[in-house]
Amino acid sequence: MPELPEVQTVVKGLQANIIGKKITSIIEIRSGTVSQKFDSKITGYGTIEKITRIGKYILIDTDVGLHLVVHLRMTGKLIFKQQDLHRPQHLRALIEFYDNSVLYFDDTRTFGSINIYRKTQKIPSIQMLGPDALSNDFSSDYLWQVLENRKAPIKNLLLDQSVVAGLGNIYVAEILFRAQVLPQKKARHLKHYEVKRIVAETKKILPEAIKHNGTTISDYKNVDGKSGEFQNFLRIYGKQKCQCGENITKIKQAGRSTFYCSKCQK
DNA sequence: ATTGCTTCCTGAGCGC
DNA sequence: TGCGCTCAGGAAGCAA
Repeated sequence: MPELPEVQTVVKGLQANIIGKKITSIIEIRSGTVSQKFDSKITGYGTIEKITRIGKYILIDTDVGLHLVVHLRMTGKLIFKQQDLHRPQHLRALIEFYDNSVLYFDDTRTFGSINIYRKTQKIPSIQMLGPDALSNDFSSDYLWQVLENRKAPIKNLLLDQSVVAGLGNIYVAEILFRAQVLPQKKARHLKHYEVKRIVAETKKILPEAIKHNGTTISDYKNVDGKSGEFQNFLRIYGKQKCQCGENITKIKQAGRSTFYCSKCQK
């Protein structure tokens, strides 16, 4: 389940491997995976210039004014290979380069996508996003004013990409645990110091996870096909016992599993 | 405006 | 061995 740290790790890997490569073709293996979001006729995709991340979106810019916008959703993987040999089982699309190297888009559950836009176009899904969790715009002042009068549980709002971009189920669980806030607590009932802690813990945990190449629970892999290591540092998600000795409670919230410690989180 | 439910999909894990 | 069930979850779409 790629969230901000996993996407950032993929971006790093892409930067190391495909900058400067000329795209010869983009092949869709499973229909619906790739879509061209502009009218004009394609005359080549150009050469990759820049790769960035906004929230959980990967933006691959080319020198002919295109943006390839990739979202991995739950099981999407971008795997770079020097040659197009040994295609993965759930290959949904591939990008071929002039030097015969390839970028595979492998996605078991098929929710991921590659959308291609002109750089001048507005990208609706990205325009909707709130500040990136690692940007200075995601501050405790910002979050405090967003949460004001909101009745939804704090967890749901942290998962809402229009509130803050980049967080998913795993990191929200870890952030709320470290901030000592119960996930089901209504947003408007949070104290100012709790909001401050949430933001502070977010700014701590995400870079830690990036340092460890993200979290691999089941599917996530970086561009080399390697797993992350941050799963070894999780304290609450998927755990049964808290470090304080208390049993961890597991509930369903908004259709997602939520883990918390009723002793450590208030 | 906000909220919360359903949908998309496949593979793993489980009980029988 | 194999069947059927449940679960995992990001975000869009929709209903209240």
